[in-house]
Amino acid sequence: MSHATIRDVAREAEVSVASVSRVLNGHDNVRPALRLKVQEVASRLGYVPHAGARSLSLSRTGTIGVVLPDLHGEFYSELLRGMDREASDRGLHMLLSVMHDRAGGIQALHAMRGRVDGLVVMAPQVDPDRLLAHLPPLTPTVLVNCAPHHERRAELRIDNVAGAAAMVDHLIAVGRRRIVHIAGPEGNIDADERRQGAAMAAARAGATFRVLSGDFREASGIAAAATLLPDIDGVDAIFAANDMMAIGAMVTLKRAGVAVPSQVAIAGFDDVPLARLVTPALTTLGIDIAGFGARAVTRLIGLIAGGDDDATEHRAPILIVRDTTPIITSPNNRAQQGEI
Amino acid sequence: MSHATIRDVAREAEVSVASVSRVLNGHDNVRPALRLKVQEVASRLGYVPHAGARSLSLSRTGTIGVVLPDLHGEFYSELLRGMDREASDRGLHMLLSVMHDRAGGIQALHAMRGRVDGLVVMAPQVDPDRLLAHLPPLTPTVLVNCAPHHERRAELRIDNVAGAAAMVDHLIAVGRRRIVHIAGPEGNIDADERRQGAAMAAARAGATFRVLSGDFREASGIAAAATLLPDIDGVDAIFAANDMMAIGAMVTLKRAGVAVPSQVAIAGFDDVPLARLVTPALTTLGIDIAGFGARAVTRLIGLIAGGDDDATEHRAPILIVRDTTPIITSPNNRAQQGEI
DNA sequence: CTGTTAGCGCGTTCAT
DNA sequence: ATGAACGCGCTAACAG
Repeated sequence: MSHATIRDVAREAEVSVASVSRVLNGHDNVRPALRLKVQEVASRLGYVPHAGARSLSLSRTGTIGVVLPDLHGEFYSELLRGMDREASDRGLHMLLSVMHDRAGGIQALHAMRGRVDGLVVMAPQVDPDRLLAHLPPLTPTVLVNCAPHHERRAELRIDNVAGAAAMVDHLIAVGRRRIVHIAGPEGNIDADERRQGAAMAAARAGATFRVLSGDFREASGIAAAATLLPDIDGVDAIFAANDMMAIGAMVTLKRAGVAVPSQVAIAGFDDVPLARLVTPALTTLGIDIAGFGARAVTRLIGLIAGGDDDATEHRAPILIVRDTTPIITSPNNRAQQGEI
Repeated sequence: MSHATIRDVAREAEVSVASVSRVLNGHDNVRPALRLKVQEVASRLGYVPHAGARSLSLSRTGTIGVVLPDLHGEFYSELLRGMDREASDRGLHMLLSVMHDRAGGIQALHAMRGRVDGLVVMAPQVDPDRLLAHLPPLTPTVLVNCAPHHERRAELRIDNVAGAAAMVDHLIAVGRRRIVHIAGPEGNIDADERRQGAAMAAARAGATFRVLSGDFREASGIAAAATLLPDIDGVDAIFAANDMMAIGAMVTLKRAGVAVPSQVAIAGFDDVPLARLVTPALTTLGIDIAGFGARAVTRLIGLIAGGDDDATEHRAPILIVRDTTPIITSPNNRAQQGEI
């Protein structure tokens, strides 16, 4: 025996399918007796509407598609958690799709057709023009952390510039004046924006600002710190473009006998789980990842509802998550500040 | 202008919808010229079949439903990663649903009707009879880590009892005799089985065994360790029911100046990626989480295909993944062992 | 208030 | 090899 359909319910309750539909969708134009009868039969038969058929006739699926570049690590579980929270609060389901690097990843987008009411796409690794070309043309879509492009689209990004600037402002506020930035790989949008924000804040305050190159890996943080060691007295703060490089730098300095963070403060970016477990805990920048995911969904829901989304880029604020940097107030330092 | 349908393609190519359908589904009973024409028009119109309509007529959705109790932490991202790997290899999509604790969580199951071809349900926190009663009767389903029940069903479980016992045996083998277990939430089947396996092994060896309550979150590990601090000399090993609580305990003890793991060994359960990054690396129990998820999906696919699944419980073995616990051989400890 | 009926978009007989 | 017509299960517009 197959699943009960709306017809089975109608027959059993001796009414029309239309009435059953009305009852089940909570329309109020039904006689109470009929309503009761239908409800009784429906629950007795264990009737559950067929979502596929329903969506075909409503042309609404009650599902949003989420396209992610990967699922590795806590970032994605947090992101999904936030998205799910918002989606399920609004009675929406989530169809998850990972855009694997291998060829044809793009077609994951096509497969969403007829399955979802809207899309949240996070694809920092995909050529933006190619991505946009393959996006379902009529499906509301929110782009998350995608590379810059030329279309006007609803978009959500992390505010790297403001975050990095806030960190440098902070370092300066606690008395650091000779700042080294370990940058991420050239051409990476996040890395470039972070360097730019940091440089801007340093320039604004008239602090010494030097940039070393890195590649987001711990090893490059180690290498950069090694470069600094001979002249470490000329440095009182290192701000790396991500946590792993910061940790690499921290380990290297500590091993060389440099006092961290009193002599040289170290700050990172991302707030990876490891950041608070190293000693001293890493001062870093983080976003509320789950909140970020929830916000993407909220915006998508607005788009689906046809609200007046401004179809432009929103930037999620970044906050200083943890601060283990002591304030420098020694006469020596005051003198240095006076030099400026 | 709306999305192109099969009719648009048919009209434009001057053939019938049946022929378009045949071409697009790779049937071979079509004249090459017609095939070419249809393909040309389809791609020119950017035609993509409507998955909803397709599934209604095929009564196959090409989607599997994944119901999870939570998304917090790396365990779930790994599990999802494994499931996704297997599902996308088989051309299946994943509909993700979190069974929140709040009322109506059960109805997440109903909502899957007509959306999926099969279900992977992980629900360690739900009353099994209630769960089974609400499972879609005709939908192939693989139960993952659900509480014991009386139906014969395809099921996948982690062998918590044997794993926990193995860990306690190990701690005892390296000379620890006064063991504290930080348990997971009461009523959670995983938590209960782990506690039970640990208690059994401790009793068998005649070791001191004390249980503190926790809830699988890091904070509860911190709290439990704080409780122990005043009398930490009476403890030489802490075995937490999961890694996050173990890490919380580790951080707390280290911060209080307790030597970890020489004075107090700490062990966890799950082997989350973070476990090997803390210092010292966490001794823990693990399964190949992604592999576990993949296996659940593989089995579900077999069920959907109507293969001869044995509709019974499979248990994934658990291994001690990493061991940083030094062996205690001091006279002091020998004396203690001699006391028994 | 209630029933009848026409789609939603597609795959698939059954004819031809 | 091709086309016409039906049905998948449901909602909504239209009659009554």
